[in-house]
Order: sequence, then structure tokens, then C-alpha cells
Amino acid sequence: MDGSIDDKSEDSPSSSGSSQPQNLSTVVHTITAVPTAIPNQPVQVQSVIQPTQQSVIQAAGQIQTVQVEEDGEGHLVRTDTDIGIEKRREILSRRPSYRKILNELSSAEAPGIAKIEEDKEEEAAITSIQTTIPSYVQTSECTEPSSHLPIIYGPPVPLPSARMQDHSKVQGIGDTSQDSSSFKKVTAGQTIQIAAANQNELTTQGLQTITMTNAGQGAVTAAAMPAGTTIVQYTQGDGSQQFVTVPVSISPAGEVQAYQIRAPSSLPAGVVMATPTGITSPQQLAEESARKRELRLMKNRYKNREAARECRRRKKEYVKCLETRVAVLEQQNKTLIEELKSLKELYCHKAETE
DNA sequence: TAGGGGCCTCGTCACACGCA
DNA sequence: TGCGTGTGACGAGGCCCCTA
Repeated sequence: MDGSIDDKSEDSPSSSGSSQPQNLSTVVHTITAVPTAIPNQPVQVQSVIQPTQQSVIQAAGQIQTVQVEEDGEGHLVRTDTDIGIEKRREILSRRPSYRKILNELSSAEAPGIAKIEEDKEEEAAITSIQTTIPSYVQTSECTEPSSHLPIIYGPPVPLPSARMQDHSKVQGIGDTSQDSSSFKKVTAGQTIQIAAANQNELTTQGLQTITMTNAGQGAVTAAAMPAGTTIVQYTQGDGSQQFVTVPVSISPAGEVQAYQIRAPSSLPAGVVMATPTGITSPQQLAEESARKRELRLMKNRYKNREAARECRRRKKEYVKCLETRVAVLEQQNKTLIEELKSLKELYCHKAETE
């Protein structure tokens, strides 16, 4: 296999003939390639494409599949075919991760192809996740991670991305207002006094002030704001503001049940959880299980949100890598064409003289 | 200048896959 | 086998540009 591809499609990047790398922001080819460096050439990129490997091109909302087949002479022939959704799903599910693809690329020591940092950066990211307040509660002025703020499992209020956040929309929990239906207005108002069963449990987390100014629960009843939870803003001893999501159930009489704020050993430092006390009835148990389920879902959503960010970052990196390869291959193709021309001329000249 | 379309980014869900 | 992770799909919202 020499890695050459006879591209039969007219709109493929390699057949464009342009020296500019094609904008691949919406065109993603799933091709495993191993670049290797050889003397006298800047970079030799050898495509290693499995004969049965299929690629998916998604452009302008249309998904087209690319079947790569061997033509019997060691050449890989790409044929575009229409396939059904099931087949497409099957293909997509077999797709290796961007990290794997890029790391395979980088494992060949190709210059200019950066390996995706897996360990240290990811560990740092995890640490930052565990110790910083998520972006959806950061104001636009607060883009730097704040190490003393606790984690919030899930978005108490579904805020848009930091880029999309209008500063006027996010001014901290308690006075957050919004102008679209997806934003849930949180009004300042109620003050909930939460009693701690053991003051030490608070002080171990550095929480010294437990008088909490709370947004009214009724004002936070959003789809993404599970019933029975509320946002609590409190002040630490050093005066810094912190926010936590706290499950709160209100009795028919309008009384707020007491919750302990504790620091479970399973949670990282800076994370506080609130657990109810004195729940005995089946209804309360059911509420408690539902609350735990919501908490788990919120946690999953939060993690998935971070995972999606990472995935998109890797995807961008992968696309950049492909663009670089396209540029290199185009340059190499030009060089080879020029070389072929010169050799042809030399051969013709030699034939004429003979 | 309003609004319509295209593009980008993000959050969320669903699903496949790998691992303990 | 359950759980965590990675990623495609989808919808929503914002931004930009063009046009009537």
C-alpha cells in the first residue's frame, strides 16, 4: 500500500488544486495517517488508511459518507455513497477519538503536530473543576479561576456561555436577572437561616458565616433547576462570597427543613453538600431519593459539559492538524509535479539528441 | 434600519466503548 | 455488568453580513 488515493469525487479537498488549505471547520475527514520525516523533504506524510475504513464528511448540514476501498493494485479508491441513518450511526460509533487519532499522528514524531496533553493538563483541568467555580456563575469580570470558591454540581441557573453572557445579565446569584426565556430570574429576597449541627463541620471547610442570603426558591423553578434545590449564597470569614446548590424542601406549612452542610470525605476540598436531617417518612425518603437522583444528574450534566468542551477543543486541534497536513501534502504535490516535469523535459531532450 | 440567513459556540442528551 | 468517558446530534442563542 503506497497510501495514494484516487479521489473520484469532484469536491474533495485534495482535488481542489488550491494551495490554500481548505477550510475544514465543517469538513471532517476521518483518516488515520502517520507522517514520517525523511531527508531532503520537509515532511513526508504517508496516509495509512484501512481499506474498509469509512470517513464521514459533514458539510452544510448534509452528511456524506466516503468509502475507501482497495482497487486491487494497492491503491485506495474513494467512492462516495449514500447510506442510511443506521449505517451512519454504525460508522460514527466506530470512529476513534480525536485524542487517539492525534496521538497516533504525533507518535510518528511529525513536526508541527502537537500531542494532546493527556495527563498533566487533564489532571490540572480536573483540579480546576473541583476547586473553581464554574463559568456559568462567573461574571464576565471573573474569568480567572478562583481557587477558594466551591464546586457547584450542575448549573443552578442555566446561563449561556461566558462569551454570550451579557454582563448585565450576570451579576452574581441573588441579583441575577435575564431577558430571555431560558434564563430564570433569581430575585434577591428571602433569607434562610441554616443551622449547623456541628459548627466544626463548617469551620473545617472554612465556612464561618452560615447566615445565608438565598434566592427565593419559587423564583428558581426552572427545568434545569430541579425542584427541591436552591442556590445559597454565603459569606466566608474572609468576606469572600460563595455559592452552593442546596436541596431545600419546604413543608406545606411553608417551613424550610434544616440541612446540615458538611464536608464528605468523598468530595474534594471546597465542596460542600447539604443533607437533610430527620427524614423518616416514606414520602421524605422518596423525596430524598429523587433529590439524590437530581443531584447525580446535575453532576453528570456538569461533567458532560466539561467533557464536551474538551472534546471540541480536541476536535479543533485535530482539524488544525489536518489542515497542516493538507498544506504540506499540497506543497509536496507541487514539488513532485515540478520534478516530474523537469524529468520529462530531460528525457525528451535526451531522446532528441539521440 | 429591520429582519433574514449563515455561521459559531455552547449545553444537553443519547449512545457506544473501555475498564474495573 | 455498571460506570465513566468520548463524541455525534440537536436545539438555542448570539453575532455578522446582506438586502429590501
